[in-house]
Amino acid sequence: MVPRIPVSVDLVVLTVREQRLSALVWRRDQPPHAGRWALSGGFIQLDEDLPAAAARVLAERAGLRGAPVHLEQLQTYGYPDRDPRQRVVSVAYLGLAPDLPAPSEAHMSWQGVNSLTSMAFDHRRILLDGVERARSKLEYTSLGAAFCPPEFTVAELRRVYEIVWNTPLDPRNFHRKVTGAEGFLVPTGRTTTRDGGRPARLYRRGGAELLHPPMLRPGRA
Amino acid sequence: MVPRIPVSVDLVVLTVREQRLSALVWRRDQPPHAGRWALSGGFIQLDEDLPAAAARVLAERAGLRGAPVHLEQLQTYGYPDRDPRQRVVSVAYLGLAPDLPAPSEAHMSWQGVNSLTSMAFDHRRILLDGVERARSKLEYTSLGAAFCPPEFTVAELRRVYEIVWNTPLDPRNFHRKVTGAEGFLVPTGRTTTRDGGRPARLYRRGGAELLHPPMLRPGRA
DNA sequence: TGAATAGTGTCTTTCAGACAATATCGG
DNA sequence: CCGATATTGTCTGAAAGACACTATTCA
Repeated sequence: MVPRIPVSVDLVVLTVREQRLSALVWRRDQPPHAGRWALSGGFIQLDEDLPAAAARVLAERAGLRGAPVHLEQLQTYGYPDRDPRQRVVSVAYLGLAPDLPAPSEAHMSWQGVNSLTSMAFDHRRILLDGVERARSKLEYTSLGAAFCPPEFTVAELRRVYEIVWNTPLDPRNFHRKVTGAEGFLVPTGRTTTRDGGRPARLYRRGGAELLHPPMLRPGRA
Repeated sequence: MVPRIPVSVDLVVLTVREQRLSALVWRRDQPPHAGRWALSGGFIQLDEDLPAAAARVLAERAGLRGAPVHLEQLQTYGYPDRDPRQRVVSVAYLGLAPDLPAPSEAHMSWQGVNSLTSMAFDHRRILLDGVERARSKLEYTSLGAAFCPPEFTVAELRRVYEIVWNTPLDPRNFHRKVTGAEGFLVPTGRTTTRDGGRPARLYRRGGAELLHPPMLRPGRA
């Protein structure tokens, strides 16, 4: 009577490393789509909440147990032939991670999103939807800091924006905007010279989730 | 091995009528939650795409066959005990409709969202998520016109914004903003006096999806 | 003519964009 | 001191907020 369908969770985990926006993927060695890159995913269990399933996949399949990854639901993909073996409905989650040590799962790797042109199933579409979500969230939330280590400089945060948006930003205007935004950055009182030059103040993420007014991407008039 | 789960589509269909933001609901007469308001929904069929299932539910269950309703995926709800009878994963869709004639399904009705305090299952949460999505989309897209008839005046569009946002807007500044936005409104050349006073120009929706720069809700500093 | 609503214009403030100038480190 | 990067400041233009004024209908 009521069709029952396997429901999976697929993760678009993004990070900024080596001057590239990169996604956590693995290379399939079995058909279908053997040899193509795939997002990590897994079927949800009968007694498992969706966010719990996403966290479990992140830990068990993606190899990022305990890592400070911001996870949010992205979108659900369900057209009937997206997996040729059987119908699967996939709830995609977007994860934003700082530049982490290599994942504990040996088959996982970080790949620049621009190089991921050939992916299994509809994972390319899901990945691009996740990238666009991340790009737009940087405009009106403080989630850019999710790509940074616990303590970071304004310049490091700016480089995150520049790489995710793929556009240069004026360092002085960016500094004014993020330090002026209520609750975005909390100064730690410490400084670092890891980027050379004059010591830069270190900040932690503030409590504010929203950036108001937003910082719009340049060149979209 | 792989758990199979019934997947449903639930619709948050919103409209602006009688000076209220209203949702399309029906009153349950069977347990569980007998007597409470519920969103219209239905299980997806094995060969059915998710948008197709949403359109089918809109036509068959909600009684809005052929109506000009903007449908977009909202979010997926899947915690295990959201339906006490069996586990169901629900993909919620948000629908934005103009003030339509009464739905053909007799048991459906429009209810102001503020009066829907007691709903079945987690439908109150889903409804509120849909309302918030609609509120924020009015900021940066031209979707406000989805609440209007095919031809409408600037004042009618403004009243949509005022009711959805529940805040008064300055008529002159609003007029400047929406008529100045590239591709938002297309003048038809005709006018109407249905609101009294000086004849107002009639517009149709333009092709632009995005409103740039966005029109932010007042009072969220 | 007057009430009602539509539409235009003006002033002010906020804020982004462009860019000069100063500050503070390592070497 | 010099090169590098951080931080502050200044000027300008775009656009929002507040509000005066004119335009065009119907009764």
